[in-house]
Amino acid sequence: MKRAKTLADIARLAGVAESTVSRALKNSPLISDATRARVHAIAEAHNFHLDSRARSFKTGRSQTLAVVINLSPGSGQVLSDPFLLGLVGCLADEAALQGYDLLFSTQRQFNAHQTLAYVAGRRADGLLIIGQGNAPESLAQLAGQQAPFVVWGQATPTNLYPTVGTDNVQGGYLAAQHLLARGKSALVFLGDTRHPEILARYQGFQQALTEAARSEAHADVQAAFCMQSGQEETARLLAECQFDGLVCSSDLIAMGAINALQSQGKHIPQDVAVTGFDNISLSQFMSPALTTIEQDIRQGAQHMVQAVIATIEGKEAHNIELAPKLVVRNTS
Amino acid sequence: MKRAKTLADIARLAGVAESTVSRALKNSPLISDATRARVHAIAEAHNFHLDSRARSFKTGRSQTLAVVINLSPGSGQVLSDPFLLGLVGCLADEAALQGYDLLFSTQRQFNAHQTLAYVAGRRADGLLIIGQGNAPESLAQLAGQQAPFVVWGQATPTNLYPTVGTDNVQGGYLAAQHLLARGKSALVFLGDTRHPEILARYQGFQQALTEAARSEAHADVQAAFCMQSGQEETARLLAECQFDGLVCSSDLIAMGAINALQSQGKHIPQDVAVTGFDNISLSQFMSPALTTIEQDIRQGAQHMVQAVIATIEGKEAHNIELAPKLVVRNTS
DNA sequence: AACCACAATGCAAACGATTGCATTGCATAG
DNA sequence: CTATGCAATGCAATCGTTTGCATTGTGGTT
Repeated sequence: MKRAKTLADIARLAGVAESTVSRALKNSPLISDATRARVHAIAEAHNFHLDSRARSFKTGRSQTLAVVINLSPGSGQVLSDPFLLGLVGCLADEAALQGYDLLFSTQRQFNAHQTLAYVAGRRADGLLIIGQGNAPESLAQLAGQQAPFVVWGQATPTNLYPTVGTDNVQGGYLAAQHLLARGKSALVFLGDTRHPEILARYQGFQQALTEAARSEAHADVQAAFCMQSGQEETARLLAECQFDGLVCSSDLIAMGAINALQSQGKHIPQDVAVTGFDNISLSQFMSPALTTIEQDIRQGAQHMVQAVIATIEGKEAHNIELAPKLVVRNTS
Repeated sequence: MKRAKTLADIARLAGVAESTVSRALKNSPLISDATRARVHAIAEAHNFHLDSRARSFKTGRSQTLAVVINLSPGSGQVLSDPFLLGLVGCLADEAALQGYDLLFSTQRQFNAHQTLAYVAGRRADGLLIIGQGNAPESLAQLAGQQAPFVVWGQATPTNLYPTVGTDNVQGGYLAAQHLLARGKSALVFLGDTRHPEILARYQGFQQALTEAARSEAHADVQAAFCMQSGQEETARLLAECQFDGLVCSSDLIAMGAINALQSQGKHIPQDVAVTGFDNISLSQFMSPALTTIEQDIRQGAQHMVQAVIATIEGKEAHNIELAPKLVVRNTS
């Protein structure tokens, strides 16, 4: 295995100094067109690539962002959650667009120290944190350091860090309002309100019911993020009470709920109407196709990446709330 | 913003040389226990982290693997495919276990030059390539370089690179055999056989039918990787021919097919039995729960990571075929 | 008492690219 | 013909860590 080429090799081949090669390769205006072209040709011919480690070592920037998933342990939400993965995909796209690579961290449990090490060890210039987990102090701890980071989640006045997320209150409101407009009156919200984002959705839900003077007809149910729990909780609900509308806190929960409803012989949406939240790609292909509240993850990812880059560059980043969108399909 | 600490700072604080700090931090046996403990304490107290760029610059290793997704353009397979994303998740886990970080590349279209740049630019020590795409020459081109890489896909005698994948022939065989054993006789294979993995599954399917002397009762259908195409192709099939068993080349296709069957009033599995392939997490929660051929992605990811590390270390890596497993649920 | 082995630590040269500051060459102005 | 300015290029220090080799100190052996 022949040793990889260096700037010095190219410089020798081109008969110029290393600095000239360096400048030529980055198209510095200091270098004449003729030299620049010659250097480029030689580099190309020898399949030369700058050593990104040496470069980032010298420049102080790694041009890399680390993604870390901060799930609530016990929430049932797992890395294979289609919504999360979709978001990661969009983050990767946007990071690439901005000239950054994406480092993918997998921590079974969010660990502020380990996360900080990415930045402190200069492996990444900034952090994209997905989710607020259930240990607020670890994010607060991170905010105390000089690590640039942005969180996907629910904005609150007390957050010490910038967040990007959907206006969940509005999303919950839209879902409930939609079912009420469809003539449903006994609505149940299905979701785990210990989670800040879900809590906000529930608040929107409540608000819609209150405005319609139907405050009596709702109940919230502790269900986590996975399909299975949606299924189980719905089965339990069916045994316990009457309802004709189900506002689910995520599409996966809605899918579980629909399974449970169908296996009890309920017709959707005639007997019970259902809404989801997220608009994951599957939801349009299920049968019946799921009515849901779309979160614009592409736009969210763009804001996250741009916000963290701004923070890296020492600018101030502010919270962003994306507008949710009602997507009406066949479950309502 | 105070300047980050360096080895030299810690050395000064501890009253020793930089080299001693370096060795103490990596627990070299050259350093006495007393010194080692003192250095560790001071580093801890000052929240010191080695600069990973300088380190990797000096050692020549970046301790990073790049994942690149090599989809066939036009296959309908997208990055949000739950199977692919699940595999990426497992790769991340295993890489972390082996002390490697994972760089997440997003190329709309696989690009050998750009992919090679990860290794040539020393950003990553090796490549984990998911899928063989439909341009075999680009992988062959990569094999010509000195880049260590492993591919998830179908092993073939002509491959110039190590692959890890499921024994797809066996998988297709298991699915067909299972439906035959259930008393189904008119089987259709639903999948795009231009794709090497799918072709192998189809060959297994054919083999099972031949053994059962039912060679006349099958047809293969061009369908790509997404749910929608499974749905459309099945609708077309229903109009064109009679069948009572459907062997689908992936779980997503099976989900689409089931939607189409149900919307035509077919009962599953009485009228038509269906099998999937992959065993994505959703398949156990759909209704009816999907009978499928499981690909052991966790084990596959372990093999991929270990194989690429072996290649990086100059050892020889060989192809690996994982045993598929029939998971019987309610669609058969 | 001289010697040796060995453990613990220090010294200094790399690794490869970047960049501020010289330096060169050449055209144009005085 | 010399001075001046500018464009193009070269020189060399620098980033923070690792590591082979040199050095010091200590105790044991003859």
